[in-house]
Amino acid sequence: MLKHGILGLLNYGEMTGYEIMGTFRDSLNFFWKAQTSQIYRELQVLRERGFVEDRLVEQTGKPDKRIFSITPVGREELKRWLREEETGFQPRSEILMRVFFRGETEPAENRDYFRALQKECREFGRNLISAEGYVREYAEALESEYKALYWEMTVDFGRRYMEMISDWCEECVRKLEEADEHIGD
Amino acid sequence: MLKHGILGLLNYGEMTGYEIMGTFRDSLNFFWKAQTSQIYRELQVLRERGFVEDRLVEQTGKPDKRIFSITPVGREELKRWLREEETGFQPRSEILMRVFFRGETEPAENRDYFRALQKECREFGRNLISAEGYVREYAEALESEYKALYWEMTVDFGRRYMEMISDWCEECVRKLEEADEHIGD
DNA sequence: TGGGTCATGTAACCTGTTACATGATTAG
DNA sequence: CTAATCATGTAACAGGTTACATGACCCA
Repeated sequence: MLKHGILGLLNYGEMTGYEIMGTFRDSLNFFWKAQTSQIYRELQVLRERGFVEDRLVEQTGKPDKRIFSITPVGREELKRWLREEETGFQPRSEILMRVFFRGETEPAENRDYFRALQKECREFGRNLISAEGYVREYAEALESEYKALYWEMTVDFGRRYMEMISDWCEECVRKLEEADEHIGD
Repeated sequence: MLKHGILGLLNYGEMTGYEIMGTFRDSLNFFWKAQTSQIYRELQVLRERGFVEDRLVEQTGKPDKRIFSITPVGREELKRWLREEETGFQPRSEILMRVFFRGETEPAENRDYFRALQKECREFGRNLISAEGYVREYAEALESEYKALYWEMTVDFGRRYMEMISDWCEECVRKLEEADEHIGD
């Protein structure tokens, strides 16, 4: 998957591994984290497969750099991937794995767990809302408003997702309190 | 992570690898898929670490089986994991990765993409609603209503999540149509 | 006679994580 | 003086996926 993320970014313009890392951090980070070590490794694989090309640029005062660009074959691969059947709409969830087995710990402790989670999600959601403004600005500065639209969609997803979890946490706390009242039924 | 899922199941009672696989399929499957190959491998690791024990049961007419049970150390580990700081509330998302780069394909195609995704999520959501009834039945048959509560919560999460994506898809289609009207602005 | 259930696993592979290593320049 | 930025990677490990292998019994 990271391979296609890298191809997607290189499709916007040529970049070094370091710049790819930075762009990942600034825009895709909330739904996909990329380590430099993995980026450099995947770039090698992409080059072997002919999806990207690179050239070395010597610099003074800074380390030399290797600038990568997407090839026509790489662009084909990117499109193929975009048209692949969607399978990832049921993501693996660590939260749910933990909640499922929460019968093992005390209701009071679990109530705290949900409250803490809710707090984190709300905070994160607020950060995303400010990110939405940032995306819009960025899009205007850039010429490509059409492409920024999709970035906006991902941020909107994040916002809705955090809101959903927050509501769900509330319902979970409610369920726990209800169960508490019926002890011994 | 799968290790703790297995520990969680064995905490309900002793099981073979095959039964663990079945239980996974019937209850955790929508947020975590487990291959048999991985289950058997993780069981070996858990045994090496002293978190589970096994005994061999010979059978006639069927293959012999190896029944696993959780040890006190394993139970401790399960609790430790449940109390770990929650980090997984921003899951990696394949959907968002694809949407982010969708500027590369045509708006009309992308509109179809969102509609198809919405349809899938709605269908899946309906299946989860019927699953909710199934969980409640199962819980009554089982003595442990308290533990079933957490199962119910995970199903409720799934239902809300599917609804959220469905709403989001609608908003995305709306955004695309709006952008279509402003071509050339 | 063909597919499903019970029941076990191995091997190779792919992807992501953690830890480490280097080294100059520049801004506070 | 110290921390951040630029810029590159390697090595080992952890976790998940795909493909393969075996074999009997039971039901339609």
